[in-house]
Amino acid sequence: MRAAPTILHLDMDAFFASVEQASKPSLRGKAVVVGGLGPRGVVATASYEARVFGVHSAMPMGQARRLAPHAACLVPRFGLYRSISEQVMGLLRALSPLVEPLSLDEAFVDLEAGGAAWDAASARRAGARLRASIREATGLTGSVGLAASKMLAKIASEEAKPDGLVLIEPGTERELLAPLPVRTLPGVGPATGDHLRRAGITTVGEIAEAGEDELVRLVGKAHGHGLYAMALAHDDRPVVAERETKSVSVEDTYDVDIHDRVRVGVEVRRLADRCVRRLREAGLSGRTIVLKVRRYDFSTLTRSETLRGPTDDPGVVREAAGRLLDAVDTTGGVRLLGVGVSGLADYTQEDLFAQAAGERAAEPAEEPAEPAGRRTEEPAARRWPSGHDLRHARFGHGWAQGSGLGRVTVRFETPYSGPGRVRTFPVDDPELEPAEPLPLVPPGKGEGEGKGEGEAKDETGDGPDEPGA
DNA sequence: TGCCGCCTAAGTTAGGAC
DNA sequence: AAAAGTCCTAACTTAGGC
Repeated sequence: MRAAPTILHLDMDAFFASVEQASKPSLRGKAVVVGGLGPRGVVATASYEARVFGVHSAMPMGQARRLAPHAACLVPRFGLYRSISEQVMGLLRALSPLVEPLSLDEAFVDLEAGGAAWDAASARRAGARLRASIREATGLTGSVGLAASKMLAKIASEEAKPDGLVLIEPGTERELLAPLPVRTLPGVGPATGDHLRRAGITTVGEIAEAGEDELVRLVGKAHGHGLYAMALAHDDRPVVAERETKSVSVEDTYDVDIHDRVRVGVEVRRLADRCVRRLREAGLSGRTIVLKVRRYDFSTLTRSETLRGPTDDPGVVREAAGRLLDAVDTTGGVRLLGVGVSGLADYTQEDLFAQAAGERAAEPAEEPAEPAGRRTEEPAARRWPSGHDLRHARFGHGWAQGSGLGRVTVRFETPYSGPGRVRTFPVDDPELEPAEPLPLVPPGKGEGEGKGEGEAKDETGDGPDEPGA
């Protein structure tokens, strides 16, 4: 662990929900819940207004609706979140080449490596400038933690939330850590937390007191050594910019359990094709095929098979997944199916002979992945997904608030307007068309980026100035 | 032929994170 | 009561090479 607090952790505040609020003025200051809307959906992000009612991520959407009946529930728009995330990551890379994204809304930055900071004072200045530039470029707030290690920087940003900055002064790490619950430490989830509690350990300080041997005895070797080190604030993990993908997988939870064995087979093939598509897009191939099944009672199992060589062939993956499925009892129905590939290799790779031989043996008559011309009529919910942007020839830009019974309700507003008013149209109104999300901040401000063709101008009286970062 | 010890790969589950 | 989707690591077991 270095001496100076020059590792930065950024965590955007209630990211998905905040983006939706920035994008839809009528939702600002309101309870907003982003997540799956189906009967088995869960919450991805709740706005702070919704959290007041006890709504939090990973909660079943039904429960969230019960807790906050007035909340706006929206499906995630990952494309939009990704584009904003890229803007933010760009600002981080302006500070240092060593940026490690953890997700769309979180990242570590090694400020020292980029020369952006060398001590507490310069780190604090860099963090404050970063928060300002993020706000300027995106209109969103993010919280910053600064410390001498990843773990502490992350704890600091948690402390800083929402919309704050916390720097952990070197020398204060141990005392700061001691009173915190064990769940604060990375790697301590519900199971390990319970385990430790049964052993009478509830705080980080008690982990340190218990001693390394005791920890290893309680939670195993690797975990024990790791936790003990963390409790003592020993954390050497470097910020790593690029990490190699180790596996690619797709899975689906179905709205109702699937009982029909034939249908299960069809779904597994579909998933295999989707998985392979992603594999190929990434230029990868892999040796190990994994089938995942979650049954009606939520019991979950995986079965895997390793091929003689890496493949990215849809037929081969389908066959393997199908064989694995043959050995699984699905009596009673399944709620989730998944297909994954691991043991990855670069696409251009090795033992093509063994691979070809394996393919011939496994699947003599390979059928191509069916392009499927299944283009029937589109239901309203497909055409106007709730929360998505659209444009009306006369009324302009808005978003679908809901649809049903052949009508769609539209709220006309943009990120730069005030709260807009609502109108209802037939779903097949020729004056309606889908639209791209507008940038959250009028173009011409933050570093380039910004999709959609919003017109700049207009109120929002932020001064015109240079983003200095 | 049987057994031993060491190592690796494969297969599965559990737990964790966002 | 209801529980997504993706990815990662560790632990343990079994099987096989030498």
